[in-house]
Amino acid sequence: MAELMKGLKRTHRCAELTAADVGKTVTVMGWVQKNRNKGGLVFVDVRDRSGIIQVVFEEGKSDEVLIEKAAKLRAEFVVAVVGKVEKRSGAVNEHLATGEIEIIPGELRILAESETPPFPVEEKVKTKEEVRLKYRYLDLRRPDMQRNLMMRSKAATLIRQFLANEGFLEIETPVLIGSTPEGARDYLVPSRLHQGHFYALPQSPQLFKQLLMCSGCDRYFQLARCFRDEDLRADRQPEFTQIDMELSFVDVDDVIDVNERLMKELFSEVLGVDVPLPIPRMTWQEAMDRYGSDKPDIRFGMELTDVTEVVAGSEFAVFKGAIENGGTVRGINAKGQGAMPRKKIDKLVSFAKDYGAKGLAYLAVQEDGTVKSSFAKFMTEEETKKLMEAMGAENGDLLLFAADKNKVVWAVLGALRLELAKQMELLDKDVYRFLWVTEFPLLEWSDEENRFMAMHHPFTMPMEEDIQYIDSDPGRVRAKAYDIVLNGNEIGGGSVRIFDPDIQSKMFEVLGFTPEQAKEQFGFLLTAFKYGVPPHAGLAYGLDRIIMLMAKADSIRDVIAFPKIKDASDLMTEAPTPVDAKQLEELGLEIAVKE
RNA sequence: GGCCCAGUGGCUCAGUUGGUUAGAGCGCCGCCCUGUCACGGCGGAGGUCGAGAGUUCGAGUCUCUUCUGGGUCGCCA
Repeated sequence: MAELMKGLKRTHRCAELTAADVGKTVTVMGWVQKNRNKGGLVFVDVRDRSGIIQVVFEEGKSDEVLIEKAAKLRAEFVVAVVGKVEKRSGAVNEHLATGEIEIIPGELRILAESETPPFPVEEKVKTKEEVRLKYRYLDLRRPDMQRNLMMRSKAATLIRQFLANEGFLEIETPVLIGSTPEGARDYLVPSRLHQGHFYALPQSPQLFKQLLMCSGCDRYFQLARCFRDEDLRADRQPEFTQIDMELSFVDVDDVIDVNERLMKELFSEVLGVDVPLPIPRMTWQEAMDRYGSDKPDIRFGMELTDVTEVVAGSEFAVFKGAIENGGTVRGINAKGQGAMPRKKIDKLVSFAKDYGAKGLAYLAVQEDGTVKSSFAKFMTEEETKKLMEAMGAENGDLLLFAADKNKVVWAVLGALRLELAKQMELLDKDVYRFLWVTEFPLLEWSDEENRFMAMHHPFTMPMEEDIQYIDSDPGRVRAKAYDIVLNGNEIGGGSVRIFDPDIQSKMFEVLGFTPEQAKEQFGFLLTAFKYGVPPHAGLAYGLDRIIMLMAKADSIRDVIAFPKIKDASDLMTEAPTPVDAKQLEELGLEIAVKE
């Protein structure tokens, strides 16, 4: 039934046609969006990635056989239409880019028929993601998904052009590499030729890009596929794409400079959004103190206030206990939320508990100035007044306090601040606020491992003025590490790398590596450093996250053509799948089935 | 591993305190229609209410288990 394309050549995409093409004979090819049969007069909308064009089959103007054929067209049939572009004789459709024109066909070929699709191929589809992902190729035909893919492609092209102009070389690094146990869980690939040995898929090209600096490449970049075998989130996929870069003979400011200009160019060209430079910078400490987060969303205020001093004398056991245990008391002021019903406040309390809080103290200032509070009864009037003053409380405000170790207080209030902003509709997706967060701690204590762990990775350079504390007070050492944050999302991060062998051995020592372990895992890098390593620094972006924000999508899956679902499987291909016994045998593997 | 949300024709949903034969819109099929573009008119088909067990005279509705998908905490150097 399907006809051949033979002898036809597409001249235009559907929506590339304009009134300027009136009178031309054109050939378009695409999918049938809609067939409106008036009886003897058939309107067919043909769609391709550019948009829609209307084709009109009319008695007298088109052959009768052609009209009969057109009447048989169903949604998602693939057709080729040869015809003449004309001004519409009927009403203009103002909702359509091609609304002034239509094609009067001389030839119609059905290149492929289609079964009725399981869900409509149209813009604002409400279909469950489960169904969309099973038929992803159909889902991707929808205009909003096409726009996302086109935006992603445009962004990738611009990034390549920009970095090439800045003297970066695009270099590919291997995907089959050795496993390194620090960091995220690796995806492993068994080796056939070395049974019992495994490759790992890269979590990032970190070591290779540093080696490329040793190779004299000077400036490297790559749109690199990375893999992490960790649980998924709305903004986390097991395989994702980094814009990965590394530069020689630079320090923090040089990396920031080129990347600020990259972001400015990208947002200007793709979205028409101006990113004012310089992008503001904030130290990690300031970010935590003001926002309770190392990736603050600075589109709105509601900053944290440290009221430890203010409540220090109070008899409220929760505050008192937290302070005695070396913690702090901090609060946020949700402006105008003082009338929040008790039920809703209770929900915030349980929300806070998810983040490790033992509770959440609140104080709601009513419009008449009276106070409803979970703890005011434990404080004197004077103390309450001082606390409200410190929080800048006005009538109608809701104050929320967490009292605990700093880490918990930050996590709770940081999350609460975002949750309230969501409820109060303070988050405007059209606004893009960038921020550099700098001077991260070099090390982070791990209770689980009972040792310090690298907050970034073991090759991150400490700040010169803090190196003196590396033995006496490792937690105090700040790193030459920086993250770039957009609207509360970490979209990239990087650091200046250690290139001094003494500092590197010191770092391994602090992390609890024996010299032998360090050599075993990173020997090739350490050896490379013996032969003339340039000072270098780098940064890597999560491309998918950037595109998600640019596309104003709620999930990273909406900007990845073929994403995985929550359990890391693929609903369409059903990967991962079992393999047959022969494959396992060749690899020297046996499956131990878990009960 | 924990917590939360959802699952009813192809799609999106409604379904009351448990009570006749489970409804709607879109889509689909047939017939009609010469300016539609959310086309219109008439007629029609299509449902193990995710699955299993339980309570009950009676379960889409209540209970438990389980499956599927989503969000999130942990995790993600």
